[in-house]
Amino acid sequence: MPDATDPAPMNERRKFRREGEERRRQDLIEATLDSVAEYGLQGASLRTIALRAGVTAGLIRHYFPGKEELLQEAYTALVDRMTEQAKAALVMDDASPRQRLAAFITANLNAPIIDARVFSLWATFIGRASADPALARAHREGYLGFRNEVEAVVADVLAAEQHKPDATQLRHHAIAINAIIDGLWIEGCLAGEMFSPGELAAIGIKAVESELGLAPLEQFLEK
Amino acid sequence: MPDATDPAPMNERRKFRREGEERRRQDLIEATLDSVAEYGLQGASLRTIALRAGVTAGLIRHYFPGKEELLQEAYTALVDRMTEQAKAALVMDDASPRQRLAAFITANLNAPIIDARVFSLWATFIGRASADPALARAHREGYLGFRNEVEAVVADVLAAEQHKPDATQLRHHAIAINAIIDGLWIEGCLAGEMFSPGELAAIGIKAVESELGLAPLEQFLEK
DNA sequence: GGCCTTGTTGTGCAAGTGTATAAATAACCT
DNA sequence: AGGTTATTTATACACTTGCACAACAAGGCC
Repeated sequence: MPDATDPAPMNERRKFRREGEERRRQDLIEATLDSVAEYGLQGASLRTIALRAGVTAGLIRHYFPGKEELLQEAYTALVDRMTEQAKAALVMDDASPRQRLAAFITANLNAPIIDARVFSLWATFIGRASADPALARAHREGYLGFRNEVEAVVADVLAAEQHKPDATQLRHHAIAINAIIDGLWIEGCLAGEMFSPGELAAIGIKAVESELGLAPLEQFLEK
Repeated sequence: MPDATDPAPMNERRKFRREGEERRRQDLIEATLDSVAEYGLQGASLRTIALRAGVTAGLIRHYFPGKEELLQEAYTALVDRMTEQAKAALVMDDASPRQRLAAFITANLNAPIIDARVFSLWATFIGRASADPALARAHREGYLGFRNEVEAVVADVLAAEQHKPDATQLRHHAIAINAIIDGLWIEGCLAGEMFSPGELAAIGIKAVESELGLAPLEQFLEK
């Protein structure tokens, strides 16, 4: 027979805590990215997202005008995080340009940037970019920032090597190097188990140095 | 008052023609790819697809067990078409290995392989590959076929140049070249208007030749 | 403590989803 | 031509979706 002080009343309203606006928005965005990575844009419903964030679906409308805006903010957050991590590898003040370039490549071709979840998100969102101007703009901004960073490092490296490329050559180098990093990134994310640790970075560094016409450094020569 | 031979009766059943099974399946797959490219996996409903194919939604179930199978067959068809087009550029019997490699790169970095719609489809589907084994397998097969082609051409080129790379070096060259092509392909699809015609192919050929340590051919030297 | 604001829940709803199935009809066979 | 088959349409159904809104309660303020 039921206890007089039933500890599990059936029709009790759910308890909750009021979190700050910043925290709730971040949690919801993170839950959105998780849901999209796991179920795709089709399976990421407001109820799924809310469940993952530990709230009920109605709350989302309190912080975002609609689902579309939530997805846009989530994608922007993803792009920001990716480019931020990538560029973080460039802040090595006491290193030679060439070392900085190598570190940049290495950082981009290892965890956490080589990551199946991030790739899945990137592909899912960018697949909609051609039909969604807002997504297209978010991508374009992140991409151009990335390529400008590449171009700046490449210019440093070539300057240190006494090369004097004109603007077109420099641009072409940046485009090619960007392609090498992107292409290897995709291969690593999609088939990470096919490569031994550090292998992708080694391939990338060699390919980039060939592109720039640099002789291999001693420390990377095979012994 | 209504005409006795009313030319527009309201509740008339829709006229239709019986097409062959092969034709109907192909039409439905094409309509699926169109819908996914335009509206994404979320917006590509059976009714949308059927409308585009010129049939009613119920018919889809007559040719496919369910929506999932239709999407899988559509993706397989897409991958097949992409790899087929790419490899078609390799059948030049009377050309030198190096010319064949250059033609391969050129073909992959121009229309119709550089195409926003194809890219959108590729990204949309591959974004689900990590969560859908069937999609992952379709991708893996197409990708490995592509990379094997690359590796074979690279081996031909290096043999003609009297180089003797070991298996690891050959594999690394193939991975790097594959990355260059993929990366430039993405850049071209996403921002085609940023490149002049033939520019991507020129960048790609130069990058690949640098990767392989080949001296530029006269015909490609700047005048 | 009691009140007030507003973050949060819960319910409701119209629209759309994939699937199942009955009814109709185009095309083939003899 | 008439009968048969199976392609195609049309309708029904249970379910999910995004969104709207009313009720509630957590936490700050006096």
